[in-house]
Amino acid sequence: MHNIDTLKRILHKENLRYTQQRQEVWDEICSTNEHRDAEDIYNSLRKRQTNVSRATVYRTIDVLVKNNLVRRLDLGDGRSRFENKMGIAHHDHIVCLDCRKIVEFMNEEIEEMQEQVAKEMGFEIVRHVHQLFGHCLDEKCPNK
Amino acid sequence: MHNIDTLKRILHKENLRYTQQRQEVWDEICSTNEHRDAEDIYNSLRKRQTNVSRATVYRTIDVLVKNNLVRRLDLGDGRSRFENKMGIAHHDHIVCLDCRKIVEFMNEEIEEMQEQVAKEMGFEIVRHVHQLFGHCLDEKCPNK
DNA sequence: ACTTCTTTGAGACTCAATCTCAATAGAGGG
DNA sequence: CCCTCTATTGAGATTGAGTCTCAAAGAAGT
Repeated sequence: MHNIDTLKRILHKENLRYTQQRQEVWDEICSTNEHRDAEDIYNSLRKRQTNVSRATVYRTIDVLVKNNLVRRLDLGDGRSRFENKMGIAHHDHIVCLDCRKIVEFMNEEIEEMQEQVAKEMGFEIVRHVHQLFGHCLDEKCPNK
Repeated sequence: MHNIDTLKRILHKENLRYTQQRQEVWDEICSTNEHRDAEDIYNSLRKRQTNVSRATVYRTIDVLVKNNLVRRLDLGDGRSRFENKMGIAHHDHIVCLDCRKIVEFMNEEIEEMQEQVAKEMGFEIVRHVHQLFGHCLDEKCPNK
C-alpha cells in the first residue's frame, strides 16, 4: 500500500520519525470518507485493539493537516471533523440541521467570484470556508 | 435612544424581564462595529464601572443572537465574535492572517449561486458561513 | 407593600484540545 | 547487533471558552 510511502515522505520532510502509531492514525483516517472528529478516530482505533493515545491522535492529525493529507472541518459545534484529502478534489459542505448529514459541493463559478471579490478588497486568498446549513428534503430525515 | 425599546420589545416577546444588566450588554454591543468576543465585551463593561457578570454577558448575548439583534461569528479560532446586526445588511467576512483585520463583503451573485447549488443538492438553506482567509495588501500590515 | 417568579453573580463544572514529563523506541554509527 | 542520542509516546494534569448551580437580589403585578 503506497499510503506508507506517502506518510514516510511527509514525516521525513518534517524531520519526524516514522512510527507505528502515526501509521495507525493515518490508516484509520484513510479507511473511510466520513467526516469524523478526533474522538471518533481514537475510538475506532481502540475498537480494533490498536492502542494509540488521544494525545498522539491529536498530534498526528496536526501533522497530517499541516501537510495537506487531511482536511480539518470546523462546523461551528466546538469540535473539528477530519477527512482524508489524498487525491480528493476541492469541495465545500452542506449540512442538514435535522439529520446532521454532510454533503459535498463544488461550484467553479463561486470559486472564481470569490477570488474576484478578494482581489477587489485587496486580499490574496490562502483558504476559505464556505458552508451551507439547512434542511435536506430526504424522506428518511426527521422533521418531515 | 430607541435601543431601549428594541430590547424591551424582544424581551417581552421572549417572556423575559427587562433588567439593567441586559440593557448594559446591549448598549455595549451597539457602541462599536468591531467584531469582539464575549470576554472583550465583559472587559469593556468593567472598564466603565458597569458590573455585569460573565455569566450574564453570555446569557444576554444568547438572547440577542436568537432574536437577530446580534450576529455570532465563528472564525474557527475557538471563540465566538459578535457584531451588532441592527439595520445592518447581510455580509460575509475576509480575514487577514497577518494582522487579523476583518473586512466585510457582499456579492449578490455568490448569494444566488449558493441558493442554486443548495436547490440542486436538495436542500433548503437556513444560514451559511462564507469566510475568506488570506493576506491583505495593506502597507501597515506586518509580513510586508 | 406583598407575593411570586425571574434574574443575577461567584464559582464550580464541562469538554475539546493541549501540555508535561518520565518511560519508550526510532535511526544512524561503530 | 548494540549503543547512544533524540524524538515520541501515554497517562494524566491543565487550559480556556462557555455553561450550570443555587442562594440572594430584583422585576412586576396586585
